Amino acid sequence: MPKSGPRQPVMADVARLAGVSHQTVSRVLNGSPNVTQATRTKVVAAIRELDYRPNSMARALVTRRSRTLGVVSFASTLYGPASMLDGLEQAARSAGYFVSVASLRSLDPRSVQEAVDRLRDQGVDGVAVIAPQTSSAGGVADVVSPVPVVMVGTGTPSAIPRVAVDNVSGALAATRYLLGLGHRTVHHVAGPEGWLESREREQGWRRALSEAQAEAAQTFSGDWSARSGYEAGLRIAADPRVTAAFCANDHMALGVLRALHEGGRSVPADISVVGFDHIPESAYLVPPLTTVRQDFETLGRRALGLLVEELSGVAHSGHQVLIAPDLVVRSSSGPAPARDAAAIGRVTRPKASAVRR
Amino acid sequence: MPKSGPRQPVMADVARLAGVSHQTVSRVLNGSPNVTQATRTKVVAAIRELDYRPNSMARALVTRRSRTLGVVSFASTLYGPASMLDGLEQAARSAGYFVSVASLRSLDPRSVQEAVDRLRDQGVDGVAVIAPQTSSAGGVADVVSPVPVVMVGTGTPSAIPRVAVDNVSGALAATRYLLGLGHRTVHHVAGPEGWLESREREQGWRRALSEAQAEAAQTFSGDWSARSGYEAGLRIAADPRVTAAFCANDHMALGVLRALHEGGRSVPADISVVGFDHIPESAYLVPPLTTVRQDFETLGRRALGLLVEELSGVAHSGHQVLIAPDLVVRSSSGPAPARDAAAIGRVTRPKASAVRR
DNA sequence: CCTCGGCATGTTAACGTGCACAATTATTTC
DNA sequence: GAAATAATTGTGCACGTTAACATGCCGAGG
Repeated sequence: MPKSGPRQPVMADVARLAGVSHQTVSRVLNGSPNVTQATRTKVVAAIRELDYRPNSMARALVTRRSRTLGVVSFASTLYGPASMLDGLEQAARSAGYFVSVASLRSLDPRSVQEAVDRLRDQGVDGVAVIAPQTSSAGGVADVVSPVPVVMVGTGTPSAIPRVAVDNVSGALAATRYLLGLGHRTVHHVAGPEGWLESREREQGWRRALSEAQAEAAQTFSGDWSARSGYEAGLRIAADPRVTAAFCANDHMALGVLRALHEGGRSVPADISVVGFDHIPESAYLVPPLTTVRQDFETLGRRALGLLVEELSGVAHSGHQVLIAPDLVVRSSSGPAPARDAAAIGRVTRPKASAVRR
Repeated sequence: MPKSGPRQPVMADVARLAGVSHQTVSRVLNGSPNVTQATRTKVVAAIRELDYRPNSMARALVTRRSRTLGVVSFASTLYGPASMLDGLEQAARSAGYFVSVASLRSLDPRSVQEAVDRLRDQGVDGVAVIAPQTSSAGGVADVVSPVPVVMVGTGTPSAIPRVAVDNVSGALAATRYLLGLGHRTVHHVAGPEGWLESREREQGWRRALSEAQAEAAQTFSGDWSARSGYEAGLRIAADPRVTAAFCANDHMALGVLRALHEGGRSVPADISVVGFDHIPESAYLVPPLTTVRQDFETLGRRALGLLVEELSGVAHSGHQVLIAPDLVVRSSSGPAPARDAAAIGRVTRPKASAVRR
């Protein structure tokens, strides 16, 4: 417990010790070129001796830059959001920024606006929003903010810059892959309404079905949780026509796997299951889960890049970055069951292009 | 034609509009009792009209309080740390604090110190460290900081206040429960060395064995990942003497389940498996996992309480809070196999006290 | 020889707020 | 009714930093 002993040294203390003016100390700290090597050395020595740390509040007050970025996140205990936050923090640190978080409990636009305002009150230079846009209410799209805002992970194309995983192409790849295995059609366990991820993944799935002129298949709707996947899985297990299921995330796929197991349906012999997210444990489910992998690290890095670019004055409104996910094939998916023998003949299982881990 | 738009309003602007001095505005903002209702109304009206927001930097500069707390976190994509961060953020917000994060890539004391320094440079009022203490190197114990520090989630009793889950009692309960089911002994899949959670959970397991005078059993060591659990599981499956395994976290338990399934060992008929963490999907594994649940929300709340108390001047050094976890019984655990029939006779399955969800 | 220009350094003035104290006004007391 | 007292409001100043401008120094060029 530090007593209220000698107060923290300030710039003037350093200046006095080094025998210069406080402004010279400031110049050294900010790397001004117009400082003699000799005085620079003296100043650095004084700084080290006193263990001087610049006061970031005072600096922020005068420069009007806090070097702090705000991150608004939703459901941050989920794998995806947590990974994005982590990626963002890594990138921010190496760019010399601090990161301040504000998590939301609810998705309505009002609470998003509140979170942004809260961060703004704290004086952040920019805000990254890791939150799905509610398709109905507009969500982040019309957040007003005096500081730059970028959306991370998802979001509709809009005036707000964004870095997003290409959910459509991921879902497209997963569904095409299943159709390529000879399945007549692919059923879908969708995410909750209001999440853009849900909509986009469903959209990719639909596109794959229609381009292959496959039968329209039923959609089950969940809320991302293993529980909801389980419930969808019970209904899938009861429907003998289902041979392939594409789930909007891995946790729901996990629940589906469990329900199929209970229902006596074998995976992949009877039903193929594919997830989305590539959570770390997906490789160790029973059976190991075929899924779509997203690179959250580059996501964070790109988002930060956009934000920094934005607040460097380069007002690139409407800049959009899409990051393509890739399919990781494991043993939860395989050829369509034998009764669909006609189809199996024309199957080419994409072994070479698949990543197995 | 204002080239750079109208700048943010400041206190003086509000004062001018309301016809008072800036100090009166300040008083209204800080809820000083010595302000007439009439002038208070005028000031509030002016604030709303201008949409005035106090500048937190200026305020922090003069009060020497930033109303920001730093959180140092490690492996924040894991369920436990992510939940603690979330709990902490919730609590901080409702107490009027901002939260700034600094995540670590490595566990060595130097990088912990770096993270704390980084937050300190930013001007946080206090720091919460969500990081396991490396048993060998001392870890957080000897972090020096001019601001209050609390440890969250774990940590050895020390001069630094801490709020922790009682890992020992959780492991003790889990192991006692398995022994009570008639298992001669319980094997353990431990977490990585250097994590205090690992050590404490192992310690609770050992205590339960010794108090029941059970046979000493082998320990397998993992790194929290499903992969490492899988590897331990392969060895467990190969050893016919194992009838019960207590895993130091749910993800490793997940890997163990998978390995047992592959190895043709049935759960719980042949082997009972118990995890630790109560991750959301634990209820939907095959079979549903018996596990130890921790309440991260109260953890965060208590940690914040301690921190706030600390920086209110109440210098309660050495304050320690332990939060007891509870056992959630599901179908991955059951009576010892029949060949251990002698034991089964004296089993009393603790149905009443168990929570099933 | 004087001046001009570039460079190194010092001096002063903000940035926007809270605190200590002074000034003013309202209220009580004898 | 006047003085003492309390309540309310206003006036500088300080917080620690950077920006803008001023100063002094040294060598080059006319």
